[in-house]
Amino acid sequence: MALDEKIYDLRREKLKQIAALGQEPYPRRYEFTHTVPQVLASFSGQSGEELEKERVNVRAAGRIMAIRLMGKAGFAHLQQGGERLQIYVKKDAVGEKGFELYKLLDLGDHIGVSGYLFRTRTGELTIHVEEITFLAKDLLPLPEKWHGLTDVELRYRQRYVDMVMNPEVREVFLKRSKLVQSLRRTLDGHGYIEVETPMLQSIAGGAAARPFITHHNTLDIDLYMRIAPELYLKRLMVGGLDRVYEINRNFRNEGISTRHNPEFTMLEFYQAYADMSLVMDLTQRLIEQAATDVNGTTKTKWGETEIDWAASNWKRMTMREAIIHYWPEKAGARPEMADFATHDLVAKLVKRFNSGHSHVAYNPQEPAGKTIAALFETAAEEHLTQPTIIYEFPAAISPLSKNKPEEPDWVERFEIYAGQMEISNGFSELNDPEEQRRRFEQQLQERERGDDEAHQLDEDYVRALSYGMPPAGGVGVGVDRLCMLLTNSPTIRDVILFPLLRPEQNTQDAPPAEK
RNA sequence: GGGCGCGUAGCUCAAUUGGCAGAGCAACUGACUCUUAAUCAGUAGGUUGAAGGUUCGAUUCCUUCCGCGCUCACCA
Repeated sequence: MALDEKIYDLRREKLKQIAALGQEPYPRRYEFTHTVPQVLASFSGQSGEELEKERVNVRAAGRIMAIRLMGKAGFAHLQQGGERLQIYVKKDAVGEKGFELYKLLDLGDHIGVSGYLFRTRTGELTIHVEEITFLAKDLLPLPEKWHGLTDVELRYRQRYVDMVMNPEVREVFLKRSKLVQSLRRTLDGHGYIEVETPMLQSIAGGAAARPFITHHNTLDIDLYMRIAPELYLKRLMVGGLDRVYEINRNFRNEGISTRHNPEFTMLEFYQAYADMSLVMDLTQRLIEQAATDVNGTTKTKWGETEIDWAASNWKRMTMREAIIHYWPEKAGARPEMADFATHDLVAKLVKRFNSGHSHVAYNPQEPAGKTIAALFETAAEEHLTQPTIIYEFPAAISPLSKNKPEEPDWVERFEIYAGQMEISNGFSELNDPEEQRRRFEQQLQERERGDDEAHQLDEDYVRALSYGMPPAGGVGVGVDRLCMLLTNSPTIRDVILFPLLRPEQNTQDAPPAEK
């Protein structure tokens, strides 16, 4: 029998003994006067004398994270809300039965206590317990109290244990909640309404990615988990909801990395009668406000460096300017704007770029715009630590954006980069149904060339545009990545409560079945 | 998918050139009415990720597999 099974059985036995003392083994509720953080916040300023003079009675509950027994008295620490409060249990004060109960408690158990506050000889604020109420048993042993849980795999697989042992994990997810609140508040303040659109879609549109496929039994049809809500939100533009947003999950059937989880949270918002530059400004304010709401300042740590989200620190440049600006010295003289003009010139540019150390995969079959985008990512992305807006994207990789009037191969699209990551993407929405159909058809050609991430043709979307969509600007913001940046988390798994892992093979860690 | 690395008690980690698999915490028994990584005395806990190979002998060397991490590719 494995050790933890022995402990499990032993603790079940203790639970029976606890019940024999007249305690409910799984009671329903506990009335408390203070949470642990409230006790600490309210009475940390009071001296021992003050507490003695005017007795403060409290009832509080928490999980036992440390316990010390000394004959006929003992101390323990209760953890709740990420904070710990000491309790002092004396046989004289809790009585024979109360002390029997105390001796049956284990690390990890939940209890409620009532008593009065005092300060110990060393000055620690402590509850002098008069009554213990048993609340729930921890049947499996918690990790070691000093080193805690560090095994990365276990931390993700058993996030509940991770959160008990590592208070900073709790902090990250509290900040994540504040981040999402902030995004909602800003958009609500601008007159946006929040909507929910389908996650099960018969055509996975709105982005270039491989989808998850699922099946509906009654209709007997295959469906896709959505890769983006974009096309549905724009249908709402047609329908007359002039400002909409959605914060929810997207699913992309692609690699897992420190920046990619197969399901991730995206904010998308659309505003009628707006163009790229308007939503660009709004997005910048949205993010600056989120940084302030989450951390109380526009400055956040990012590894060894610091990111400043204040408006004055944002940079803006076009994609072509960024390639020129970050052109590596080893690749010779910087290109000029004219060098991006034709397929042949771009091919030459790649050749020069690859003559330096870097390497951009180049396929002469693909449109020049695609190559330019690859060039940008290789040359510039790693330099973009401070918030930077890159705008004017090639039309070839932007089937849903509106063209620049004077340069039809380029579109009014931008992306926001920070911490070497793309965190946002927006554009002037293409609302000409015939142009949209042509773009979809180009994507179909890409698909036939073997690009299985090329956009699918969505006939109903073209039909919706044919009813007339007002001019509009739209933006997507990667909430997980923004959360990484605002909490200094190097991997996306640290900001997703239950990141996708391969399912567990053995069941050794599972609790034994009921006997 | 490629490359590199890791996997030893519930947890955190040791183990000399290939030579008896160990410690701390957690657990159990006992002592202790102001401790706080409580202390003291004792006890128990292992198919060293799995399978195979080399060897008198494998945690250690080799092969394959499984899992995880880092990284590259992929990811508009």
